[in-house]
Amino acid sequence: MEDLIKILQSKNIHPSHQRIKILEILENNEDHMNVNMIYEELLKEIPTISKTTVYNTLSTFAEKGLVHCLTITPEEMRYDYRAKPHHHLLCTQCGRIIDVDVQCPYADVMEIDGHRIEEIQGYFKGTCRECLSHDKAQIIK
Amino acid sequence: MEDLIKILQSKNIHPSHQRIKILEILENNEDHMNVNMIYEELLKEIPTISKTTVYNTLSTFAEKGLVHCLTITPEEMRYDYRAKPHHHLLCTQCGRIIDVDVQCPYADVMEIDGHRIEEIQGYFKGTCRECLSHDKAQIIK
DNA sequence: TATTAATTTATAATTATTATAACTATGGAA
DNA sequence: TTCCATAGTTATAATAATTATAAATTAATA
Repeated sequence: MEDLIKILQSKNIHPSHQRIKILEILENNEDHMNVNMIYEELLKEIPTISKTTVYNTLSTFAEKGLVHCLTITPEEMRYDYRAKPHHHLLCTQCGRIIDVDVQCPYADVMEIDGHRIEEIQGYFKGTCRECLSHDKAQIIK
Repeated sequence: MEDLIKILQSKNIHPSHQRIKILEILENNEDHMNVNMIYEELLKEIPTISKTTVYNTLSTFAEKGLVHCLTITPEEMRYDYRAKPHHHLLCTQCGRIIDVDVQCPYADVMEIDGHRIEEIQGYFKGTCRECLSHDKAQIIK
């Protein structure tokens, strides 16, 4: 709790009750939640929470660099709360978004072809390890 | 025209008038159009075209591998019509999506951490060359 | 305390996309 | 040719994520 407040303050975000709770959810839950997932979690603790607040807060968090916005699913924005930059795999079978810790040769590149690079996102699409092994089990059956 | 029909047929897509025209637009216009851009272009030639047809056609094209779907802009899907795989830069200043032909070390990787990889998309965000030089010109003024 | 600013909420508006069903064109089979 | 099945197109409505707006609440400050 104290930690969460400190994190917010270190990013110049005023630690309101709602913002603390949202940060807590990001810390405790699996990564890559969308607004609705966060909203549903929040309802358990703040039944009066408004979805607009979730949107506002996440956009503040993104501006201040506390979360990263992922557009890997076409439907809606996903939010990534993890310090170290990494890439992502979308499993087209189960829909999960999985961290992929491949080393990226452009991770520290500031410039390509004269363009200034501020962010890199690598999106892989395919079938995750778990789905593959289920598939194999199916075939054997 | 004949060529367009052959392209569609080679992908097992029945070459209807609308589909030929949509493919023509993809060939002649700058890459990375969204549905609306394609729809507006189409209206000039087929005033009765329906936006649903554009959606249907593009999703068919994507299924058959004739276009690639980009989610680099959070608002809407962009369609990439180009043979060679490549990555993209979104300029946060002018909004353009620019092809980035960096060589990707994972281009031919079929598997990472046990996951099967079928597609890779690299999204860079930053400021494009042109915007940077405009900025510089501004400062000098 | 009074006042101002920041934050949250409720609500409506916007917009991309999908679903549905009717309509049209096409290509055989009778 | 006529009938029928199918694919393709269109018009329309529905869905859902996001943003805009304004009112209400909370916190901060003089």
